[in-house]
Amino acid sequence: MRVPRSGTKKNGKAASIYDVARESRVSVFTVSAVINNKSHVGKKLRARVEEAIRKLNYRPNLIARSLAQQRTHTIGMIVPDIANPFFPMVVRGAEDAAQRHGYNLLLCNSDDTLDKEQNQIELLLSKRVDGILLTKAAGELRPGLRQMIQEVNTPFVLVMRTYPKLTKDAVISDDYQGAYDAVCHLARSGRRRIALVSGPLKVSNAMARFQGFHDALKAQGLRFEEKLVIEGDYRMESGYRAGHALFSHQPDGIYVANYLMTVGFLKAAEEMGLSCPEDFGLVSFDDYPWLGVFRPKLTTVELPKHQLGSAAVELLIERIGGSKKKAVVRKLQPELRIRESCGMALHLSRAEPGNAVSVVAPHLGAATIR
Amino acid sequence: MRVPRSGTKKNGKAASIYDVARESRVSVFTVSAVINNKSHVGKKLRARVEEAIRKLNYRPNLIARSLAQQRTHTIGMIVPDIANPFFPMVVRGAEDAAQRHGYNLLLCNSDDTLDKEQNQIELLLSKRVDGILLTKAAGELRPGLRQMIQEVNTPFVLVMRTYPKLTKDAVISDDYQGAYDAVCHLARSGRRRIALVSGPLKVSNAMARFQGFHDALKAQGLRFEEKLVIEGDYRMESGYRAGHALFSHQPDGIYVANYLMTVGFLKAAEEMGLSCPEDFGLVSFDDYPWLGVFRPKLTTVELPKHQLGSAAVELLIERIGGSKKKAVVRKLQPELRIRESCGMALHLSRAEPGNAVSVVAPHLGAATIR
DNA sequence: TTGTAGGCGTTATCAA
DNA sequence: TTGATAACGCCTACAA
Repeated sequence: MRVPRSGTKKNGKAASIYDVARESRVSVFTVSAVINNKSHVGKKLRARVEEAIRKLNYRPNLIARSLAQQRTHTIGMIVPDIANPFFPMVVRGAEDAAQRHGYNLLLCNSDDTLDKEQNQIELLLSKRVDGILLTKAAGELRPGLRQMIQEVNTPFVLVMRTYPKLTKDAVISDDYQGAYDAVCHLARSGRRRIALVSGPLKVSNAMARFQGFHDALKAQGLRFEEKLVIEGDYRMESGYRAGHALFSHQPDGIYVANYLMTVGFLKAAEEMGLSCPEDFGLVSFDDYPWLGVFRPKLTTVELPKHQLGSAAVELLIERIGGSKKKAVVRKLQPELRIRESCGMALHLSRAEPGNAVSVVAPHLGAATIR
Repeated sequence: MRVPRSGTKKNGKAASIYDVARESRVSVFTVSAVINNKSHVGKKLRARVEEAIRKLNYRPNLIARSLAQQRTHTIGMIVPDIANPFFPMVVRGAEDAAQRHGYNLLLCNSDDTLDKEQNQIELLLSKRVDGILLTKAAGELRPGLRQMIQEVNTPFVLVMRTYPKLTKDAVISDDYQGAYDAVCHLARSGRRRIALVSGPLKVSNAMARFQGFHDALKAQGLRFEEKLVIEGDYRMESGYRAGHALFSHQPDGIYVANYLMTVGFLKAAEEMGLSCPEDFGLVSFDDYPWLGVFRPKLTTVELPKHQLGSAAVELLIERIGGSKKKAVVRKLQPELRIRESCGMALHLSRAEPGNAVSVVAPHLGAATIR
């Protein structure tokens, strides 16, 4: 039998359920019942217990509860790098949803590195998180790990990038469509030699964007030129290098597959004395609130970042709850935001002098002009 | 006595230390010793145990370990909003340091709200995090909570904002100095009527920036005008409103206390047909990699965000380890990054026509020109 | 060096 | 409705 702690109530440590039980002269069961307002506890006892809880300033130890219940109410989230401005809003969306459901977020940065990713997955599993949100790094998971993940039966939901070998549950953006829209818009703005600064093609969304780029060219009757495609890694530096590599081939339009690479790209363009939209048109991915106030005013394809995170958590929590419904990949729709870097205004003013200021863009469907 | 789980090794659940013990025909003690490579275990036994661990794919349950050791190797971190571009790099710094020391980060967003903050603190304490990193929301902590925090003896380290009532351990930036430098630079650039778009003055760093602003005016022989100071809340919207409110008083220089408000401010300026640096000089806080490629090229005061996070974790971990050294507030130095929005180049070219392009800024100490 | 048994703070089962 | 007691999975005196 369990012997309650010795005489005094407080010995420096936080009060436990036993202290409360003793203080209110009931059993731990009753206390537990009160805490989780379970099976109707008699009014008088309940009052006594609540009194004792207040008096002792008792807070349940969630670690002990987790051990007993085999649930931690904690979600692990692995992103490549929270300092990449794309992810904070996704994480925020996830945290908001998690909070709503009584969950917390354990955040990890993988730097898109398999090693870190694996270590973090193992650690999160050891910490017994109830589920994991993963933006998979390029490359394969060690088979042993994959098997172990199946065994422990911890649900995963992929974010932004698919990786069917692990799970088919994923929340992503419609990258094909986004890239397609971006490139079509560049073409409509009069660009003929359109280049691509791509993400790492081993990553699912980079490949989807590449295909959207490719198909849009065809649809617009433009030629696909291998040398106008440069594979970066979604980081600034690679966009910078891409810029320097690309301009020798004289593209007149560029679609850059994310914001960080766009920044690097623009840096390179500036060094070469080229500016936008005069010398080239540009459409970027990910939108940010500040892009509307700085020049060049970037035309972008915005992805619903916050929703990406929250939807992923919602799906994950369904799985944690044991939902057996078949795997889904939720594909959220992007939104073209036309500003000035694509050169649409310039294009129109050339065709129709005197019309430079008012950007009129018909047949654009859901496109937003800001 | 504890009875090992029934016959079979695997009954759907993850292997426990008992399973390993049985498989390798030793006691749990030996297994535990092997796992934590403790007291010299005999070679043969050790080999048997390791073999069993591999075979059963055993991973220690860190929840159970936490309960037994009363340590979770988890740090709670509460920031106002991870989607505010200032914080991701701070969190990254914290996560890097935490990772190095074998800790994980539980991330919460308070929205600078006392309610959320209190709930999150309580939850983190219940989850028995080993320590908490807090960017305190404006306002007072409920006394009961404060008392409870003392009782459970969980160390706190404040980040970016001090709040001595809770603890004097803090890692902050030298905001007074940063603001002082910013305003002096504005003055050196020929601005005479300098305005301030401030953060919430209840927040320690907003107050420090205000004082730096105030003292710099005096040092530069400029007049302090109440109406040229507007108190915002560090969010975009408030910067926008400040812009609209401010220009009727015709300031020729503005120091905006953070990036988000700067964005809002510039939006307002644009709506009023004013631009920078022609119509007003501007110095902002927080620098970002992309500010060098967009126009206006902002002159900013950069804070060492990554270091802010990592230093905070280092200090926190010292406290977790029981360090009794007296409380410290580590004040990290900011760095003025001169670009174009301050109008320095413009100023010099006016004084000395033909000199517009080469920005020469002597007597600037550690200032960086990019 | 190795094993035994009790404790960490909950929940959950089964009687009373 | 309540109470006693066994899990949960690990660590750690104390013994052997």
